[in-house]
Amino acid sequence: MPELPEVQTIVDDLNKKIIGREIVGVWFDAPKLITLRMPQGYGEPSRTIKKPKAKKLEGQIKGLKIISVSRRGKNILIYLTNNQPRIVDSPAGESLRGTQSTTNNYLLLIHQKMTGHFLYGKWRIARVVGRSPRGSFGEAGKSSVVSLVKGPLEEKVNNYIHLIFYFDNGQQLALSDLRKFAKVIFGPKKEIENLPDFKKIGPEPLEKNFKVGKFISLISSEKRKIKQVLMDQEVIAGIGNIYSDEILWLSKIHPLKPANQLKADELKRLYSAMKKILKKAIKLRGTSISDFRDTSGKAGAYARERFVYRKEGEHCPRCKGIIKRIKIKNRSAHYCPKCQK
DNA sequence: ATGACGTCCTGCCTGC
DNA sequence: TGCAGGCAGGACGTCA
Repeated sequence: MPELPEVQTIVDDLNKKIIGREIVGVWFDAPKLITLRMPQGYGEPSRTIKKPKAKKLEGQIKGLKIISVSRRGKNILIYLTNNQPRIVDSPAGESLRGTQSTTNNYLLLIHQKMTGHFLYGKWRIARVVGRSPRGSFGEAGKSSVVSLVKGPLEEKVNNYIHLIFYFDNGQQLALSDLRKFAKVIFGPKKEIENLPDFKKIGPEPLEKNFKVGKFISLISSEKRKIKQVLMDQEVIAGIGNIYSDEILWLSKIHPLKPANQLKADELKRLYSAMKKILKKAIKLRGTSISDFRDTSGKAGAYARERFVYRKEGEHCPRCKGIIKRIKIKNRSAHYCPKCQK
């Protein structure tokens, strides 16, 4: 499941691959994943369209150019524009280079949830009629099987591609998502940035100005279990199940400990462990326990260096205790009962 | 404010 | 062998 380091890996890849590209087409077979925010116009208020038709999305996004890709928590942000620098005649008759004053900036926000990931390459859409192994097709008993034409991907066929953006260079950006949990929202930049769910995301743990004092004030006011607090996106952005386990192990803190009972030295340890683990995981291009892949389809390397996550019954790499798995809010937590107090 | 649980989805694992 | 049932998991919604 992509957390901050995995999302950062994707974002870094995309910045190398898709900046300046123009979108020339869109395909998708899972409208449920997509929300379209239509801009205001001619006295009409902006409106939200859930499960849009492909043509509707394409009508809004076709012709836009990608200007930047960034990340907010676990969300991927792809900024687009249709602003073309153009020659404007000034009253004095001389030519000035400038852009139109109207807002033409758009934002494509993607949350990959658990099994979503972007792949850059080329695919062809093969429509087949029939039954899936579980007999469940989204629409009218038909399914779209997307198979790879060529590219650096390890998979020959990817049955889980549900959204493709076509670029002006013939390449494509595809969203593969086994469980169809991913969420994609497209609309005018300002409106997307002002969505309540987006605005309430907590501070970025790796921002330079996110100092230990700020971290302590956020954490120590919470009486929930520390594991839950670390995973709460409104408290701190980007930490999920894998890295909260890893961070707690490194700081020798028990996942069930109420956050407001942590002592000053524990909070400091937690803060530096958080930075250390996240930075290390980014360096290793994320964790591929289940099916995370970078945009070339390659697995991340953090998994083989991990300390406790999904290591129930194995020896603790620090004290040789036996790693235990417990449930917190229906999520599994892994920790060493011997050295995490 | 907090917790407990349901929802989405499907490959994989277990048990009969 | 084959099938049914349960599980995992992020974020959100609902209800207590």
